[in-house]
Amino acid sequence: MEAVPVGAKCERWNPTAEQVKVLTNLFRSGLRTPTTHQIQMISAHLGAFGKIESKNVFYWFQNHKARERHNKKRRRGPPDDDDEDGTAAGDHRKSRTRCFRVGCSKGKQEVYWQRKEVRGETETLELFPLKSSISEEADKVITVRGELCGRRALYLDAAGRDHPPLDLRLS
Amino acid sequence: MEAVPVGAKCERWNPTAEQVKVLTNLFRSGLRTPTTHQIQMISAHLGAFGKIESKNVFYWFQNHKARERHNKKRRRGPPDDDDEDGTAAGDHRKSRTRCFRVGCSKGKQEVYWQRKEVRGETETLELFPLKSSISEEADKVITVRGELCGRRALYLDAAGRDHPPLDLRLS
DNA sequence: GCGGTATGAATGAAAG
DNA sequence: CTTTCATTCATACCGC
Repeated sequence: MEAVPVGAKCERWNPTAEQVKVLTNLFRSGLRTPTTHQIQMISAHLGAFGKIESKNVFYWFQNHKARERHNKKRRRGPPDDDDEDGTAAGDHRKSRTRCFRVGCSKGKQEVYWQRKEVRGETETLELFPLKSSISEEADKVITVRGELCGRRALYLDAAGRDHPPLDLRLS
Repeated sequence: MEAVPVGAKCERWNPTAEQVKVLTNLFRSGLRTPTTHQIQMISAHLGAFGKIESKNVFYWFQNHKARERHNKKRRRGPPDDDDEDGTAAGDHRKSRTRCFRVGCSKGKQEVYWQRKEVRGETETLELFPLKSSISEEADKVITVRGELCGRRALYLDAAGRDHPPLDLRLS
């Protein structure tokens, strides 16, 4: 079973199911940024389930909050629902670039990431000759230019055989 | 042989040769941490080769970068793992509103926080029924009330099986 | 069929 | 708080 303490190593804190449950419940109850005292109490309480330090609690809330914040992207539908890419269609006027969500069906994954382009500089570089060994695609030079260019719809159908040059702009 | 997506399972993303090639080229071109937009574009582009999600691209870069770095680290042959860092964590208990932090990244370090409760208001709410699936703990309602209450010592021994209700006061 | 190996995914820890 | 790093976990794939 899962009884195997996978994280046998004493290094990284490996929360037990109970600890996670408690933390989760606390979080769901609205606790976002516990105070020092709260952290200490929670930590002490959770200590009954296993080794734990206050900093673990602190980090847990930070991570959970951050990840949850971006997970609200889309509903956690079945894996069948291929792409979620909801950000693309809409007009984003947020100053920060953020996003993401998760998606498998197995139940526990929260992926989040966001990377904001910090530089206005734009460096254009040519990239990899995209050669498809399957369809024997002719060599194509793809220009990688970071930062949204949105000039053309880069979205291709899964069945699409033709792939327009990836246009990215390295920021 | 590999002409077909071996991993027919919808489980883990199984990148095709083309996808890997594109990603690799992008990486080799200097792309380390793609922005959200870049990820989306790449993902969309790679979608032409097969099912793929943005998070796959995200993870790919994360892993690739980490792996590359890890391999580089393998330079020294001798088991020179004696890293005695006498970092005396300076205990700066500033009366800041909040904080923590420590010293180095490698090795043990102390994390301090001091968060000030900014509101005098106290909202009491009941929290999660603490149920231990392992020890079959009876349902317990824990009252979460932020802000130090310190009425009782919540500190439990690691061996302690009994955990008093967490008493917190949400501020 | 079972091992090891490569790598996708998850998350704790920490830096910015 | 946001973003990245590092470590670990899980799984596909390959060889025996």
